[in-house]
Amino acid sequence: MARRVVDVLVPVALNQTYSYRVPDDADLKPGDVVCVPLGPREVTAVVWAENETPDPRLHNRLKDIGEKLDVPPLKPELRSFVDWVANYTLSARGMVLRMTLRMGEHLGPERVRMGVRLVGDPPPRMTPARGRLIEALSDKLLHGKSEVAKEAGVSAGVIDGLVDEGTLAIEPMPREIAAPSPDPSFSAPDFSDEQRVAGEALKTLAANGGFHVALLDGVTGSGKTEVYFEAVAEIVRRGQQVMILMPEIALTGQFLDRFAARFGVRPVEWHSELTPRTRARNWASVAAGTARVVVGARSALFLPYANLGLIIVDEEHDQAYKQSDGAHYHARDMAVVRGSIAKIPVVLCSATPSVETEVNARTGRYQRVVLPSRFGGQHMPQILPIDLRRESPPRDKFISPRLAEEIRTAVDRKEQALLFLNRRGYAPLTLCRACGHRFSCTICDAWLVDHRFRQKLACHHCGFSMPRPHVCPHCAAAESLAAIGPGVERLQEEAAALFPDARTMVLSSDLVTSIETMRSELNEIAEGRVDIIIGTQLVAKGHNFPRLNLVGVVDADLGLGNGDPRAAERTFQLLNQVIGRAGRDKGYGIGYLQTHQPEHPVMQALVAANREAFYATEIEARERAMYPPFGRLASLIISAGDRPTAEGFARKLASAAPFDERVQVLGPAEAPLAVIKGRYRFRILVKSARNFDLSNYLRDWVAVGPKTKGNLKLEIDVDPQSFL
DNA sequence: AGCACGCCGACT
DNA sequence: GTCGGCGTGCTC
Repeated sequence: MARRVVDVLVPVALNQTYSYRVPDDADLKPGDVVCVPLGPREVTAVVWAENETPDPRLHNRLKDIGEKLDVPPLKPELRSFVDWVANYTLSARGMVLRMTLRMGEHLGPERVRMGVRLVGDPPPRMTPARGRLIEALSDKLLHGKSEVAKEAGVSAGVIDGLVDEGTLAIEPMPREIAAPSPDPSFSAPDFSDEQRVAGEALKTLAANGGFHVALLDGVTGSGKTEVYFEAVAEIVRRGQQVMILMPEIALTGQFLDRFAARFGVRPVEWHSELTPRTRARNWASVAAGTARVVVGARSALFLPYANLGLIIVDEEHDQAYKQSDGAHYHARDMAVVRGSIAKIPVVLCSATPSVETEVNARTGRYQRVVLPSRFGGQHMPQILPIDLRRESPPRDKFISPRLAEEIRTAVDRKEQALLFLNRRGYAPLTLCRACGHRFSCTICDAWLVDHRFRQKLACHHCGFSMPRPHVCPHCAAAESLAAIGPGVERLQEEAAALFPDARTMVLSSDLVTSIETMRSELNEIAEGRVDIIIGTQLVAKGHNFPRLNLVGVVDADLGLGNGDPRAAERTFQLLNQVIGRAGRDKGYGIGYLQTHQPEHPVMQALVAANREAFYATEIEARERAMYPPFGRLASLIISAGDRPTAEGFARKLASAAPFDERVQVLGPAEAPLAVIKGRYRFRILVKSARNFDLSNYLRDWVAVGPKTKGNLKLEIDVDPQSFL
């Protein structure tokens, strides 16, 4: 008798499912998580569909499904989402599935933890350590062994000693109780009228359910978080789950504390630095539905929620939502897709919405919920330009006299100042004054960045680094090397020289070793133990420094130079966000923009605090050029170990593009960063009309195009965010 | 994505 | 004579 066969999606780079035989006694249905043999190994995979008519050619090759894992089946909603994302981004379905399973790899029985309880009389021989331990256990309850040892400041040996004496007993700890549920009524928020109205609107949206997108549009400091907590509370009351997405770096302790202040407990976290154990536990509690609110970076999008009722995307405009290796997806857009598949509301939050979202709000596709002013009657920071053409800093310095003066005043007033420069390291370029030799990466088309703190010249594209030499390798001149241009480290040197009495701190992603150390550094600043903060865009995100009232943008033009269609938008958002750090508590924040082009629309809009002017200009420009959201874009990056191979393939591919009057194929052209990690790169840009199935077009194209072989790589990015 | 298979250079 | 480099191709 022919055995039952099902199609299984395996987490490898495959788009198709594989068929497996079902052992007679196995009760399997689509969505079940199973182990299957795949080639020489065993993988965790998911039953995707019944297969009534297995391919006869496979009959003698079909293998049996292994064990079924003891986790809830993936819901149809998540399976459709996986299919949808794979189809849209042109990535293998197996690789998208991997994103939902990767986290669960360490599933397994929980390690049984041991606990200690006070059960007998004190020992005849008392010591200070024994005393502290007995004191810590005096409640006669079961305590975790390692926790209580730490609490009492004793080693585990002291516990074992007292167990032998009969004073203490070791018992297995009962299974970890599920993460306590957030209490929607733990504390009532103290809202302004504006906040109350917005909160009610979001609460209604949550209560109504169904797919619906809202933009919570509020200036920095308007209390957006507490307002969307109202929608979270509503969903928690209904017994459903909430997913809150954040740019990874914004997942600060401060956010978790604010959540705890409102709901009594911290939410379940999901980000790259969880330990495998915590990761598995959190994955399981999301799948079981006991994790009621999950706060996570973009990968939280793929978790197997048991009963998802609401998605919130905080800082929706943030570029960090775009995943750029593996599957190229934009977490904000995919969040909207997931909401539409699950038929639940989605709330996007920003003070400076992406142009795409702003247009959707203007056309009424998204409901706009506005918080027009800062909480507590605080004013928005005033923004003033400093025209570097007239007020230039001293030679080889980057802080103009006026900005220096303002910093002096702030420091004298015991307030903090933030110098913002979106450039890591000491100097972006090093050259030899004698012969003009420039230090560039041997395998990338990029300068080596001087990192003085680490005593290295480093490439930001491939990770190559070398010690900073004392002699020019080209002309052998000694002590001839000059640092050109500023980085945050150099800025700190300048600030320290100008204000020798001030305490400075550099915050830059390359100096951050872990989320934990970053959280503690941010706390140090918040507690006022730093006077001048010098930071890259790391400081722009989601942290509140109560004593910060002055922000100086050292090079406001930095993001505008390259011919990127999103340059203006990004600069506007970033500078808005950075300057928004100022005056959150005192209400008299001020921001200075050092710029060579004060007449640029972005600078004008910032200085005039005229957000509307910025969007009007930008939306019009996008519409004229048929850029998103008025048209669609995809970028094809072709790379190979040598230039002719890459270029030859790119040309063949471009000429194989199927004709369609709704599509424009631009290029190939050498990519803006022509060589990275020794690979030569060419780019083809594809523009299409707005209502056009670009993914499908690209799939057809690639199918008829030349086959990739050797070390030639073709990367397809639908809706690219960066053009490098 | 893994992992094996397979075909050419420096070693016990 | 073998160990091992990583290019090519398959996994129900």
